[in-house]
Order: sequence, then C-alpha cells, then structure tokens
Amino acid sequence: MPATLEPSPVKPDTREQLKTAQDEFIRRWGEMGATWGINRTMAEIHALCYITAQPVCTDDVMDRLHISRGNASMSLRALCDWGIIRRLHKRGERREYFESLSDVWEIFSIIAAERKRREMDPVLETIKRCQQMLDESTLGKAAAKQEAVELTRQRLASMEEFMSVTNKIFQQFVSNARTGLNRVVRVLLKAL
Amino acid sequence: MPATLEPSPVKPDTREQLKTAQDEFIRRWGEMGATWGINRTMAEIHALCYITAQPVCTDDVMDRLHISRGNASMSLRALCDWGIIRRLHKRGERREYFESLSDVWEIFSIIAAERKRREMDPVLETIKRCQQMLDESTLGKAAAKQEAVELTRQRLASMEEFMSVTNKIFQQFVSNARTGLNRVVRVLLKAL
DNA sequence: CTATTATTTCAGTAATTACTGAAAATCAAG
DNA sequence: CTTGATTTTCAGTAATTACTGAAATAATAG
Repeated sequence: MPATLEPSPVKPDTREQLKTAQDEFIRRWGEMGATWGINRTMAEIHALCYITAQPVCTDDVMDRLHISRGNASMSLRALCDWGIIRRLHKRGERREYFESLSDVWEIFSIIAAERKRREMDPVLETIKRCQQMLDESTLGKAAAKQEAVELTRQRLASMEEFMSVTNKIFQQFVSNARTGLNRVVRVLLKAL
Repeated sequence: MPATLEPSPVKPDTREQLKTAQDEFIRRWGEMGATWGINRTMAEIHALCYITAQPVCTDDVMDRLHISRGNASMSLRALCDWGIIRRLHKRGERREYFESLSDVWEIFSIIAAERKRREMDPVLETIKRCQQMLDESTLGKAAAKQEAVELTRQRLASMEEFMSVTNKIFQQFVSNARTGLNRVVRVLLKAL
C-alpha cells in the first residue's frame, strides 16, 4: 500500500493528471467534430460533459475551454436541442448545470437520426424527382433513345439504389439503438 | 408514337430537361457534401462527372458551374487525389478530360476508408493514450479510489468499445466493397 | 417592490475557408 | 529553338463561419 507517500501533494498531482488526460480527449474530439459538421467548440463542450461524467455549469465550460459566456450559452443550448446533453437543476442552487447522456450508442444514434433526416432524405427525394423529370419528359420514351439521357438515367438509378439501402440501414440502426450494442451491430459482429 | 411532334424543337427541349434534372442533382449533392466535410464546389464537380457519365474537361466544369479556372483546376486535382475521379487523355486531343468512377459503392468505400484513417483512427489512439495516462498515474491503483478518476475511466472505456466496434465495421465495409453490394451490406439486408 | 445573480441575445469583429484572375510553368508541334 | 494551347500556382480578396462582450432579459431571494 503506498501509504508512505507524502499526503499533501498526492491529491493535486492526481487531479493534474486526470485533467491532462481529459484535456487531450477533449481536444481530439473537438478536431473530429470539426470534420463532421459539428463545430469544434460544440464538440469540445460535449466532450467535456461526457468525459468528466459530472454536471458542469456555464462557468465551468468557460473556464475550462477559454471561451466567452455568449459562446458557451449558445453552444450549450444547441447541444440541448440536439438532445445529447441535458439541463439539470441542482437543489437549492441558482445556476443551471448540464450533463451528457451516458450511453455512447444512444448519443450516436441521435446524431445519426438527425443527419439522416437533414441530409440523406432530401437527397433521396431529389433523386426521385430527377428521375420523374426525365421520365415525364414531353417526349416520353422516345427521349430515352438519346444516349446522354439514358446514361444519366442509369446513374440516377444506381445512386438511388445506394441511397435507399444506406437509408434503410441507418433507419434500423437508429430505431434499435437504445442502450448498448444494438441489433444492427450485433448482427454484423456475429457475421463478420 | 409521338412522331407527329414538330421535329425541330424536339432535341433542344429534351437537352434542356436533361440539363435541368442534372443541375438539380448537382446542387443537392453539393449541399450534402458541404455538411460532410467535402466543400460544396468539389462535391458539385464530382456530381457533374458522375451524373453525366461522360468525360468533362476543365472548361466544361467552369462553364457549367460558373467557377474560375484556378478553382476548377485545384478541385479537380483534389478529386483525383481522393481517387473518385480519373484523368483521361483523349486520342489526338490536347486537353485533359476527367470522369467519375462509375460504381457508387466503390466511391463511398474510398471516402469511408480515407475518413476512417484520418479521423477515427487518431481518436481511438488518443483514447488509448488517455487510458494509459490514468493507469500509469504515479499513484497507481490508489488513485482509482477517487471518484472523479474512476468516472472518467469508465467513460473512456465505453467510448473505446464503441469506437473499436465502429472501426471494425468500417474496416469490413471498406475492404470488401468492390463493385456492387458488398458483404457488410448483404449481411445486413438479409438479417433485417 | 428592489437587489442580486444567472442567462440570452446579437451587433460587431475576428478567424477561417473558398475563390478569383493573372502570371508562371508545362507541354506538344512545327 | 519558337509558338500557341493548356494547366498550375498563388497572392490577394471575397464570403462564410465562429466568437466576443456588453446590454437586455429573466429568475430568485429578500
């Protein structure tokens, strides 16, 4: 048992190392977020909430990440809107705290659902409308004889197949993912 | 048979509709690209190559998308670097043409592979390094008794599990996807 | 009600990213 | 070599996105 160590510097030292490890995780997570359409700061705030596993208030965020109050406030709200962090009132305390959802799978399924809705669905719709435009051409099937039209038609069809399948997988992932490895993932792990 | 239609406006009209449909696809694809870390213009250029299914030269790109020569040149090169379009020399022609890979699945597996390498792998590495930092803390296991450290340790572990599994799935997807529905997708479609 | 503390909003600004256009480089043919 | 066609590069600029800080608003306690 390391009971012989000086008691005084012990706790600060550990705390320092914990903070360093957390900071590194936060930094990396922020960088990744930036390339995934979430901005760096929002990703960092979420990383902070997640990795500490403890409620943080606006000032904690400001101090730890060196950002302004306005930025912290707006980013926290945006994260709440996404649903990946939650507001939390502490008994007798005036200020509000925030905490991350604890289940990584749930966090990602929320993000996946939202991105599917915002980004994939509109593309699929557009593809279908483009197909209609070509089909309903005033010339009807006669137009199909023109090589250029036919080539575009084929490409649209391939893309539609791809997007439909991908969409379906996302759908499954999203609707099943509540706590732990979900069905999609279990199926894959078993088969591969 | 619509042979009674005036022959003169026929072809221009069809070409017009084809162009409109293609433009709509290109626009949407560009918007999606923008939220996925590829910039709008690059995504549009690729969409143009893909949807026309015909070789295009720099001037085609400039005219169709209303961008400068410099921008076209740099974006085309970047797309070639990604490997989702290819340079193409036409017999006797001086200028260079470009064409998209035709297989959507291949295009996406290339993108997925690159993003995994650039974004997911470093995060996983960082997580592991953070875990080591906490484990090798000067206090060893004694530090684990402190609640804050233990909580962070757990969160890191959950995140590591998630990233590992996701990474494995990506890996499979990427290494199998050559032409048509790949193994990962086939497994999923059968099971769901 | 007032005082105090916390939160939100947003005009202005900073930082980043994307784009242009012209000059330089490359290349092929004569 | 020279000429003309094509491509690349990059300094400068435009457009976009992110952030600040202070003022306005809200909320709670006395």
